[in-house]
Amino acid sequence: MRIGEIAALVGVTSRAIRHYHHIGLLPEPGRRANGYRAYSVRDAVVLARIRRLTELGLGLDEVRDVLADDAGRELVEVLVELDADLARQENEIRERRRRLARLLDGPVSAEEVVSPALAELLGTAPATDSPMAAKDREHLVLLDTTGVGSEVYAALRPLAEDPAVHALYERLDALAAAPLDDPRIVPLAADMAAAVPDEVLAAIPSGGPVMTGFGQALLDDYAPAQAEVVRRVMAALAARVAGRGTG
Amino acid sequence: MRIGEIAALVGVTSRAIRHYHHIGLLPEPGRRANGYRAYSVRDAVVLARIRRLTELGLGLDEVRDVLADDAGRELVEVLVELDADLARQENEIRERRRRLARLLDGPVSAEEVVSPALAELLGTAPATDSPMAAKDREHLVLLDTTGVGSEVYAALRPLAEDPAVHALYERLDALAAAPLDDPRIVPLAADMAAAVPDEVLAAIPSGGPVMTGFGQALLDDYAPAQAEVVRRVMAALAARVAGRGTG
DNA sequence: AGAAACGTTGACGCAACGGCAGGGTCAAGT
DNA sequence: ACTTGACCCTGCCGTTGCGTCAACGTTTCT
Repeated sequence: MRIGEIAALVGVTSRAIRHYHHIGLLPEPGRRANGYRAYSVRDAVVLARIRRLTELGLGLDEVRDVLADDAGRELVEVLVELDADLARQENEIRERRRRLARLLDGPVSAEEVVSPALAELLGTAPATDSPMAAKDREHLVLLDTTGVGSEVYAALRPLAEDPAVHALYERLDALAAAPLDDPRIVPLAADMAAAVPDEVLAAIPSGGPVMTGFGQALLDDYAPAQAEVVRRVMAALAARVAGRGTG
Repeated sequence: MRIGEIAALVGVTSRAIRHYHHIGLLPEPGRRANGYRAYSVRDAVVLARIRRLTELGLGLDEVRDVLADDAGRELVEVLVELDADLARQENEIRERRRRLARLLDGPVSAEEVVSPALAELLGTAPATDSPMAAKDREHLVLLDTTGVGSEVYAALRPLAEDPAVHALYERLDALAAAPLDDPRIVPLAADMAAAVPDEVLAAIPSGGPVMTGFGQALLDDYAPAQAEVVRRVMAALAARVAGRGTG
């Protein structure tokens, strides 16, 4: 048989067969005078074995191992391991499909591909055109992705609907073009720090090199006066944590 | 933030981030004086979006498409398509696990990774040390892989337990070193052809270039006298088919 | 001052082939 | 005799999503 014939017989492509030769999975058969590979029935039998094993999901090197030792011992091991692997994959896929179903269930936007808990929290917050509120929502989405956020949603729920919080956002918005010595900075920082519940404060990872860099980047993200407010808020919160730690 | 910081924050590797830069999925941020990349919170938000989408199973170019158009329209399309794809994969995996379970259920050997129908047929055949019978079993396994065999198993079942068939194998074995003019060749061919049931004859794919090459390889697989028997059997069967075709 | 732990670009490796380039070979038709 | 079409050959690049060096500069801690 030529390569195309054995390929059609067994149901694989000639290209795959040459690949098996290349990696030493299937020995190269003899050649005819014209250089064509000349396959025997035995080659077809081996190739069929390879095909059945790969169709089960075995990798080519696993197939090689199985074909190598004549006994069926190793085969059982490999198959059991393979089944465990397939079971894992199946669970992964199911999990993804569950999340997909939840996403497609409600309204979908690019930003709302988040955990259901955060999706609900963002849903309860009233629509606003405050740039600072929008920024905060982005930060929440960010925290959600890192897995940090999931514990603070409950504590944040009452804040989302609180008109007082809305007012804080508006006061922060108003500082967009303010100078660094604006008199509204200090009291706003105090009010904002006071609005942060203890539960949220406790859940925020306080230290570490990562948070250092993140904190700096966070400040860079705001206008100068607004950044000053954020800085003071963070300082006040840090003081609260320290005070409780020693008190 | 430096690359390691944003990576730890979002939960991906720095290498992955550089990869995203390389393929244009995530824009390169500005650099510090020392050449380090300087990331902002906005970068982290985008990166987190990328991570969530890839975790759902989207490819990187699909992620790029989704991030490209601001509306969530395309996202829904992609997600629906993705879900269909995942469903397909899930079914594939389930099918493979079903076959695996069937295999691991009974005794497993490297050759017995075959369809359950053939496995049963091979099981009913009595153990024999006839080389020709072993060869025939290999050929059956080969046919099973190609999908041709599944229709003839029922017709072959009675033959598997027939002592007369066993005698035929032994007569063929006896010709291993016989000359081409051995007087046992002609009557053996006649008896073997007579033993092939009509149902099997009808199910064998008669023509085509593939079977031509296979037939030649099949003959090469036997000793000269045995090949002569096989040749005569095939000729007799072909005559039977032709006779019925015209009669 | 030296080491550890970051950062930079660049390139190869992976699984299982598909596809193409740039040839040679063979049987059949014109 | 010539051409067409269907094969065959070797060899190399592309795929996906990064991991893993290599070889080097920077920052930081001790």
